[in-house]
Amino acid sequence: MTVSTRQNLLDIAARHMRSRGYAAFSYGDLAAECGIRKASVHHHFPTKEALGLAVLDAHQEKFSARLQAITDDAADLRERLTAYGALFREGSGDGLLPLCGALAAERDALPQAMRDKAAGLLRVQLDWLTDVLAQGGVAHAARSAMALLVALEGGAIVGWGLSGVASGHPFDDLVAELCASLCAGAKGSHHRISH
Amino acid sequence: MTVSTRQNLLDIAARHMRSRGYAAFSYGDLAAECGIRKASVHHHFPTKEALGLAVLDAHQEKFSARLQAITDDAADLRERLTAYGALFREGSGDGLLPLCGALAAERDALPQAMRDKAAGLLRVQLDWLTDVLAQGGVAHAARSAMALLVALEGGAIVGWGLSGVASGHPFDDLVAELCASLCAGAKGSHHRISH
DNA sequence: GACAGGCTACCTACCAGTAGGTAGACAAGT
DNA sequence: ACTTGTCTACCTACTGGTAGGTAGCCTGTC
Repeated sequence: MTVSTRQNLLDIAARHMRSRGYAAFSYGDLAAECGIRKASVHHHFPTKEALGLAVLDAHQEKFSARLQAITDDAADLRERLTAYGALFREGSGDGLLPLCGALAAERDALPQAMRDKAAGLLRVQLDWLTDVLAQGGVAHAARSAMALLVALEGGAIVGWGLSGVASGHPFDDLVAELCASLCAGAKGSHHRISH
Repeated sequence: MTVSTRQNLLDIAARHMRSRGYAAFSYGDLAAECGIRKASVHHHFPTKEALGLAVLDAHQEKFSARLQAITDDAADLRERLTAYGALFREGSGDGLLPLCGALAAERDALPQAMRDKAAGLLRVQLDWLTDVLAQGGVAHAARSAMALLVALEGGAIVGWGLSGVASGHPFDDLVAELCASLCAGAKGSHHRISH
């Protein structure tokens, strides 16, 4: 009905991966939450690795589309960075970690194919950010892109680790500040940042 | 002999938690690596939660001592921040994630007591950093401390996720830069940061 | 319109392996 | 004698995965 069982499973699995980690959920959990039997989950995703890869693929696809939309809709650097930040932390409101960050934390326990795909996802974001910054006239675009991504991922992790149900993200200011400073510096070779 | 079995188990468990995650290693793994039987691991740590808490306690103790040593030995702000950065990423050379960051990623799958202790550990670091920055004359010490911690945790995660066996940490520069900018700003109300 | 064939989505029942955990014996050190 | 550290041997619950089957829905063909 509403949505396909397959899509439902993908959503549930993604949620688990972003709050408990890949190793900490089972086909049994998925089946129970979805209201079907374990074997039926295997019907849709023969192995857990296949499921993990499918989650990453779906995420990749959705994320790329969103990035493209930002590039298309937002003409100005500040606007693009703001939209990116919003997109990035979109799930955090639901208490979810960014998928790549969550997976990175258990990298050595992941199947190789998943490691590679997750790394690829990070690279895509980094490349997109670098392009946006470079087009916006920011010097050292690659380095600044890394700074931004690191702040977002790190902020999500630290905020997530600190807060049981804590207030908003104590690092939102930081990211906003970093964006502002990047925009401010877009036309010169250096710029200010207030503290 | 050499070191106590208990300490050996703690070290092995910490290594697993920082590379695979808490959910992804078992008493069987520990026993095999330590050269004893599973039941003997239970003799030292009756439950997995007790083991996890002991790892966190040991980490806490060691870390606090190191922080105290930095406060004692390094008089100057820049020196202290440099020492902190070095301490923080000390294990990264061995391909390990910071303990708190790694645990944060699977927070919802952890026993409540471990969640709390991990959050406490983060808080300790944040408070220490805030003190150091405030004493160093940095304005908005709390916010800057958060920026630093976020950069370090995020950098570790992103670097870890990106690199199979990649080069050094692509974010080391960023952290050094952030430290430098904080030091530079220590006497004024604002400062420059180069890009 | 009936009917076969194939397909999707699900089921029950099972597998071998492993999870965390327990009970009780033994040997060595004090 | 008591404690400490380890052992063998076991438990129950659950893991990812498989075998084999069923009910319903298309599609084509007569």
